[in-house]
Amino acid sequence: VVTRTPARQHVSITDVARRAGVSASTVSRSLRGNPHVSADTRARVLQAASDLAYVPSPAASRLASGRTGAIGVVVPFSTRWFFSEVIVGAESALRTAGYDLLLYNIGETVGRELFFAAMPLRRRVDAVLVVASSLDADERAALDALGVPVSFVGTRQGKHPGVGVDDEAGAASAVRHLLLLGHTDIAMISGEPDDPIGRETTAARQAGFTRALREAHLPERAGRIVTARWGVTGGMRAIEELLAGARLPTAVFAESDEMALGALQILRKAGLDVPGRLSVIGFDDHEMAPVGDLTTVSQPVREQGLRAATLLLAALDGQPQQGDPFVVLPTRLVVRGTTAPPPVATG
Amino acid sequence: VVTRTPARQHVSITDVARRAGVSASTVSRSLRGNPHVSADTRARVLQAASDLAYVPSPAASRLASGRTGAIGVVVPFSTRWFFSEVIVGAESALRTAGYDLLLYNIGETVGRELFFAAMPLRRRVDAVLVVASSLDADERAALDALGVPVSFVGTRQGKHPGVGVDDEAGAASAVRHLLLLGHTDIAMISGEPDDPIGRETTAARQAGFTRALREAHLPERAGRIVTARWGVTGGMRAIEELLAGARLPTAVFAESDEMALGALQILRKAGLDVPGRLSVIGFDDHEMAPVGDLTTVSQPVREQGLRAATLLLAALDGQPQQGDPFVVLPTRLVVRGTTAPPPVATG
DNA sequence: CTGAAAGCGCTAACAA
DNA sequence: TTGTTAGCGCTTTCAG
Repeated sequence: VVTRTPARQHVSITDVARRAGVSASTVSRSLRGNPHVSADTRARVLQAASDLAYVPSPAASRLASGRTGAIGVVVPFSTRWFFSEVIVGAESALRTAGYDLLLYNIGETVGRELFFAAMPLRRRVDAVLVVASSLDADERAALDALGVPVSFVGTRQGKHPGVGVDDEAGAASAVRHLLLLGHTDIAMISGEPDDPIGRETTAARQAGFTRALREAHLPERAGRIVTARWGVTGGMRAIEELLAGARLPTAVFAESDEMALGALQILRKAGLDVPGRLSVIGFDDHEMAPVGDLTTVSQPVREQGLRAATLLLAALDGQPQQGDPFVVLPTRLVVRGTTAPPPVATG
Repeated sequence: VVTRTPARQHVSITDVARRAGVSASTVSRSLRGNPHVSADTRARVLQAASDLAYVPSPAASRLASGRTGAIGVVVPFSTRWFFSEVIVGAESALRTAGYDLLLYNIGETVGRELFFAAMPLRRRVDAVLVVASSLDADERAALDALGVPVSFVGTRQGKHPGVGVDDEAGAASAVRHLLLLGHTDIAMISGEPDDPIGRETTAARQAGFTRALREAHLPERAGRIVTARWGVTGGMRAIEELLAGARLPTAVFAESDEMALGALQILRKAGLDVPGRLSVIGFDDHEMAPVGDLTTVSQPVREQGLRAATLLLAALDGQPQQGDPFVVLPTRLVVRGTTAPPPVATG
């Protein structure tokens, strides 16, 4: 037997109206900043509302207005540093604008397929922010069917607004840093190309790697790419594969700092001096990068969340998007202690 | 000018009712599993609902029922590994039970005081989950005033249900590990006692440290405690302080893995062999602990979120809480590579 | 087991 | 500028 309090009477808009001596609609208008209210009527209403400690019922206003006042944020794994930073960035923008943040972890909790099949977002959000997920046609269709604005962080999705960095350019800048130090035998360790989460990112960073080497006129074989599952463990596997090979490169570019940190750990265990014997550079500027003293390419993660949320708010405001709606934020090389010239000076 | 679609007509419960040849109330009952519906009526209703791809309006059912179907999760910093793991654990339980998860980051976004003053949770959640925040009397009162069940992760709050680990025992087990290895000069690096986020945790882990030393009959001065701000940077500061001191301990117990990892980094830079010259042990089993090959005390973080959410669901179900509502989960020593006997064998 | 009726508390035309 | 009038789409007594 449920012991629910018998619907404790909240103060309602009519209570406020009565106390202020106006109608409910006037209260509604005053409270929401509708301009068609005289200054002193508004003042009286605000006073009455505050006297009664009135809090509007979101459910009622949602039902009446059709707006939910909530934004869905969809992430693959909210525990990953990158995603949690994006969420925080988005939250700050959304909260300021008065929106609630509904979190959907499709990687871990519900499962991606289930999520797109059930579409739990239906009827409960005014807009959706999708973080770092490459969507297939069906998934995109399911999102579009919601009929609300959608924006993306980290992946370019057709004409939808979005925010990201130039992963290819960032990767190239990492490689150029190594080239400038004199390295000519550089390997990349990277995520697997079929991982639905980082697919586009992986492809772009690999492309940057390859391009930078080509521009330096290095032979193709100078740039090996070893793939493994994304993350620390993947980084460990990948570097082990390199260590097992015949020729050890003098530098390694890791697609992510997590992979770089995993690699560093294995190299340390193997007694290989970094950066004396081998340089390592990562990508992201993860919060733990300083712990490994890792040289890396920094990207503004929180700001991507913030900007993507802002794009959504603009769309909800009815502002037509102009031109390319994809915002590209800059990356920045952060040199720490894991990169140095190769052991034997070359070229 | 807003280009909103003129309230695109969603299929409503009456559409379903018409198609199934029953009343709206029967549809409502059928869809929510109310037992007072005949099997084949229910079947017809479900069929009709599915035919029409009916999705109930949360706003309407919230307004009518008074239940919001959402749970507020309040964390200080959702980007911290610990908190994000708790969130994921909670989400999996909540989602399964059909609740939405409303995320509130009070550390970074709104600010703690603002949060408790404005209480944005009012009228929008059926229950609240508060993670790792020691609340003062006013804050607790503000929460209680919501009139909904509240549960806690990581801090014991009066008679409210909650989940945590025995931090004191966990800390003691870490110290005993060091003692068994033969260490007699052990320092602790820990967060500052006035940090509102980890206050209770810090106190409990310090107590465990002190107790274990006392039980080993070591002189008081054997156990120094150096405090610094929580986190990687704090760990760096704290170990630097120890390094600057006259006598270096042979082992360090860090209150958290973040602090331990920060310390490890400084020790490595200083050229001090770990664990040869100095052992280091942490607490938490952070996802990055393997990267530092860090010996630590593991706690089940995700499960704490899950259990706390489950307690909340039970309360919402009207189940009376019995006995001590605080669930204590076990910790476990995880020995990796940063602990070893002290350089010079002692007593 | 099922239906009718009465709101839940607010917003949004439309008048005044 | 303000009030009146209808709902928004569901749940929930209360009858039958």
